[in-house]
Amino acid sequence: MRAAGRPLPRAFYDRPVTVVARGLLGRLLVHDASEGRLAGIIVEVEAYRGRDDEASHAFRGKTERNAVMFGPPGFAYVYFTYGMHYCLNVVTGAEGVASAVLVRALEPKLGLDAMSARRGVAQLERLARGPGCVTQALGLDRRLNGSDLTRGPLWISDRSPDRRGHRVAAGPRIGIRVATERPWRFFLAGNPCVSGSRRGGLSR
DNA sequence: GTATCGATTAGC
DNA sequence: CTAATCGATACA
Repeated sequence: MRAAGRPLPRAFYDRPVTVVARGLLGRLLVHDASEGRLAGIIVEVEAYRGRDDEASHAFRGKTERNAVMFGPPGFAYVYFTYGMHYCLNVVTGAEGVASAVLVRALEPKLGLDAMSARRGVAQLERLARGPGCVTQALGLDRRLNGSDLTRGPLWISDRSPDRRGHRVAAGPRIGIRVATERPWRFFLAGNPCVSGSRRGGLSR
């Protein structure tokens, strides 16, 4: 197996949220957990653009819950939702900007057996498809909120992104979407396209 | 204080 | 389509 690389530097995250979002696609997300290294390639992300984004937790200003979003870039914002799921965000932009990228899906790469055990699912394509599944597969919860992505145990590799047309078996769920734009703007293999395939849309 | 809903998921 | 399940938020 090739080396996993080193954590991306702070400067990577200190850029506009959609730029960081695109830069995250194809990168290896790593959690060095008690059972060993769990990791997967990021194949779907969603950008939340600061306090003007009405779909963002930051829209109504800083609270105890979303405080990490308002902090410096390169930290994990992990929140609990629907009484049972955690979601992982990567904070971007300067302190006070409150932008973040939600990690929506991974292509599992390392620690597959441990991920299957955590998920209670064996099928590879169901291990980390969906933001709640990503955190469950990697073993992330509120304890990782505020974690520094440049220092581990949760980090993203500086290795060249995997730009080979990776696919999650269910289809082309690879891309960025910006929550307040509909139809969502996706980038497949680096090429902009449009999709409206998922239900929902704006959060309110 | 109570009511509503959610950056979701699994199952029917 | 709905239940699960609880924290954040809206409102009286």
